[in-house]
Amino acid sequence: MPPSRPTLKDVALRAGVSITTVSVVLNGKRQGVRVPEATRQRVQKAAAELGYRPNEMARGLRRRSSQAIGFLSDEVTTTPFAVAMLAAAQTEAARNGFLLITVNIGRSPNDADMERALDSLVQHQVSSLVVAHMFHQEVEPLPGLPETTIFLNCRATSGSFRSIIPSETAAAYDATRELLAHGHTRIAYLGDDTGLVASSLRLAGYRQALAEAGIRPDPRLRLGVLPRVSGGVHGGELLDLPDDVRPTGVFCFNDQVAMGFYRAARQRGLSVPHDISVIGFDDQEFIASELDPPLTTMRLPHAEMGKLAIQTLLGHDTSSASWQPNGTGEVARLECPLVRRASVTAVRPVRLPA
Amino acid sequence: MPPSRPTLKDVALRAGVSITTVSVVLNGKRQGVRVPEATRQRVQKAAAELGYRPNEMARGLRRRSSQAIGFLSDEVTTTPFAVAMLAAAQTEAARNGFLLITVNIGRSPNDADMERALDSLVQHQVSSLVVAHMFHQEVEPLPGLPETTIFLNCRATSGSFRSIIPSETAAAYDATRELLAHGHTRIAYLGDDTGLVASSLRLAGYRQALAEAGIRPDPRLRLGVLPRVSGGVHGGELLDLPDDVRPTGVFCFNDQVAMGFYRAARQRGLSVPHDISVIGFDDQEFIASELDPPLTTMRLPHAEMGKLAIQTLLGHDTSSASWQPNGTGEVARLECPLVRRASVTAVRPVRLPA
DNA sequence: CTGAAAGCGCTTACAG
DNA sequence: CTGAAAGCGCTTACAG
Repeated sequence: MPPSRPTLKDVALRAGVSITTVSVVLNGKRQGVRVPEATRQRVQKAAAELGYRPNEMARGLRRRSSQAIGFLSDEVTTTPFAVAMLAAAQTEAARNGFLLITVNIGRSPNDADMERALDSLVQHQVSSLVVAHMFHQEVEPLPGLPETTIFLNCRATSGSFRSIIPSETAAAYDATRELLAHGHTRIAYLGDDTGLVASSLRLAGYRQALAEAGIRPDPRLRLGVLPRVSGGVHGGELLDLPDDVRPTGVFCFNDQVAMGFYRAARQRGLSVPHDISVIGFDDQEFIASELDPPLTTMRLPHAEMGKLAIQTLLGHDTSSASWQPNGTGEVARLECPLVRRASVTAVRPVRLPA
Repeated sequence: MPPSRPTLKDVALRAGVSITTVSVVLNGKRQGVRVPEATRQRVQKAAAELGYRPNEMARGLRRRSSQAIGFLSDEVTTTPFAVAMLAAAQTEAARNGFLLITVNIGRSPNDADMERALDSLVQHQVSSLVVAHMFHQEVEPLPGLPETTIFLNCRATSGSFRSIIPSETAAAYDATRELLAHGHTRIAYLGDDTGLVASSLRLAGYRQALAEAGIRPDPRLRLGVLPRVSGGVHGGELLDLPDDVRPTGVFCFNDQVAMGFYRAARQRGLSVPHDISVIGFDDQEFIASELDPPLTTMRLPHAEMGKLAIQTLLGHDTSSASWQPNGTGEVARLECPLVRRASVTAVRPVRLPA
């Protein structure tokens, strides 16, 4: 860094006032008492000429809190997936004069890891924290977390914290309705079988949509698979069902599963969407839009979530997020928009037996 | 944060010594002069009992530098691609007691953006900086950057900075050799046509390998396309070349292009690798390993690069990176390992005319 | 309206 | 071997 930056003292000297005045003017403080416009101008001019920037360490020391926000995450920064949360949070923080300090706590953080990460953040006097997770999950807040901590892409299971998560059930409902709207009635759910929170939440939405449409869910049309490409390939067995039960539309747990399912269809000589409509989840970059045909899917609102986290932390008006009670805390569920592409089409008339 | 954390004074009081002594003991300083073991023990015990953590703001103010490293990046945190650099840098920083402050400067940062980002970092007294870019590129360093700044995934075009980049030419050479080793002689390069630095560097490696094998590069076998899936699909026209010039192996600029090329081959009823061998570049997560067949590709050493950046900044021994001169600075080119999967196979005997 | 002074929690000459 | 004191650059009662 440039050897020595100008300080308040330098500005004061140049403007011919005390450092108190400089501080007051530059911070727009001292409410009620007016500093004469002339003085104000002089100070501002001097500061500008010197290129003065406050030393945040000194400021932080004095105020006992820094203009920094701690962003504690599991592998969110490692796996190229939910990074949009991080990016959006960083951008929103910057817009408000805050810096983001990111701390990665590994894939399956134990309490000690968390503790250590928290420690270093506390040492830096971060004013507040966001705890982010890669995959939507439920977490038991670590003791000692400040009440203002925001849980991002995870729901705190105790305490009076605010959590921000995707609106999974509503999204699954919408996805299923999209298939319904195209005339499909035999709709499969290619879910996750690893116990992810999102899985059961989405299942509920799927069922609700079916129920409202007066369709009895067929258990043969529900498969739990690994939430990866291989799982989707495996899910291809849905296609081997007898004609009268075989689904005409499949709602996949995520885009990777959908990618695998495409392959399974292709291997059977079937075409998406003509023989089978497919809808995914995540709108994962480099995948959903690049599949052939491009995949209709539910977009996970990662960016919006990251932004909301910072706005909430900073005390902005976030009432539009319609917070709902979550124990003694609150939770905001953000909408996952339907991204229509080319993998869903109107159901084909049933083939008559030959 | 917990209302008030213990300070040096609290520890001193409890240990019955001065704060000077506490500071000295806890920092392991005062070289030469020995603090008696008994005193040392007492201090350490008191600190532990109180759960003392130094206030980094105070420390930073005093020392005129904080235990934080600024990570300035373009969209590295936005696009889920080179995040491994960020993650590895963060982890390595943490291992050394440093925090990473990430600042995103947008897709095409102008000088003002950079200036502003830099400013906020300077205000926080970051001890040093890494300037990271999403795609390997050449950058003109902003004036006023500390000499210790590390350029990550980009090469500084002036100044005495250290830059860390992938070894593009060597990797392309290796990729081409892999095809050569499988008996291919008609090897195409499906390059990028948007002027990326990596493109010309890789072209050089491709040419060198061919030259060493005594093969005259056929200009019809070199195509420049968009470095995306669509570009790869477009590259399928290589497959329409007459039998005697049509390539039997294709080196693709990146995995996305390879993904598109797979599709082009499939559309023509051709199979990878039986009819055409394909090698990619990047080893992009969710793509390379998930393609059918899984793609042989060159892995971009993002994690190693991020780690090296921090180690270099911290003055660790990085001589194994074999730095080379770069103007008045230095550059480390990191090896891109070949990841063998299933898209390259021995060339088929030439089909005889019917 | 404005400034002198205290103090945030440290580190580091310096003196004893 | 150990401690008193100065000072890093600010903010904020408080006094004038």
